Amino acid sequence: MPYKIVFFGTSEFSIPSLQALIQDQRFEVTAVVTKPDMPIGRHQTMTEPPVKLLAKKFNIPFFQFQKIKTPDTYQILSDLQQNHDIDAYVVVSYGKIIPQNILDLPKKGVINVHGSLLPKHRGASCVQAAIAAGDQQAGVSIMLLDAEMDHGAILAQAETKIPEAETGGELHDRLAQMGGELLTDTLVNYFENKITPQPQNHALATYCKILKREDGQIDWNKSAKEIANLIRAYNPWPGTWFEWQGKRIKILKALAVDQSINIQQPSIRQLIQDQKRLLILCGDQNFIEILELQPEGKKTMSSQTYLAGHKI
RNA sequence: CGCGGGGUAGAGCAGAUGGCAGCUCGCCAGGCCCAUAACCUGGAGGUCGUGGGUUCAAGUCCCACCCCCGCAA
Repeated sequence: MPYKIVFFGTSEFSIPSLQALIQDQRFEVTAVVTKPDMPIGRHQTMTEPPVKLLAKKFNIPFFQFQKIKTPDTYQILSDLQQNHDIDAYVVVSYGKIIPQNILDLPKKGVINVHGSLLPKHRGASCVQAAIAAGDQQAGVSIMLLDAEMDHGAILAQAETKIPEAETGGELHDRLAQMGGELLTDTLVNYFENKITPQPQNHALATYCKILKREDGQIDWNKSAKEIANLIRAYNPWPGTWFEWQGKRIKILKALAVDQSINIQQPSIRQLIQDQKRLLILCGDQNFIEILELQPEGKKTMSSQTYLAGHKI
């Protein structure tokens, strides 16, 4: 008898985990819960979440609750529990807070895949937070869900080195994959009581908030190193940008320059051209060299290309 | 029809009031130098997004359409 799972997830990060569960004979994904379709993109076209598309592909019944903290929602999930005797919920990047009365439904509890080495980087933007903080290591944690955010006892973790130039998007994809790989065996071991959940050391916890576009605005008073990490972390979401002559310029790729550069009267937050390099002075008197950028209304381009058409 | 910017040489940009299509980079050929993302000389490369319209004359003015992008979500 396979373990019966209800999967809660929405974004791309959820996909490898859901896929791992579907393909593993030891599990049966009885149902999927995902967020409602959202109008997305420049033309506000209604778009189905990736998890919904995967559920449809494998003919798994799915629910898209508008609100989850309602009696109706509870009733539906409660009925599901009655009819199918669900073993556990698996929550991966669902995007909504699940109330306690629903968390209490499945027999063996609720398991969450989180993209950081808990207790570090609790919260919604854990992957970006790791790179922005200049961490050498990142990882995934599989944990029990409790009432507080990313607070539950840990069942398993996997670590990985963050390469020098890795972007948030790249790390995100790797961690999603790692999460899926670690999930299935961990679940089975947990169900068979081979794992003792380890409480987190809450004193060491750090938190990150959900990111919005505005969070990508560069504060040039920070150090070049911090800014370079932020640019790397926030690529591709939410992106980093600054105002230049009334327009936004996104920065997609940049380096903190460690050598000293001879420039007369450099001023902070101004674009500076040195030879064929595009530089900006940061708060710690070091420079950021912009390698790839995107002016508002334009496609992305290299700094050399930008300089070919813009006099500074 | 949520708001806005834009499509001109391989790339990035200029092209008031319509009047021979230009700049920077790249590319090709040659030169120079111990050497260079250096410099010098010469050269190729454009149906100006598409289709109509106005005009002696349209990249430029009018209309329609296609495509790209920023914001917002």
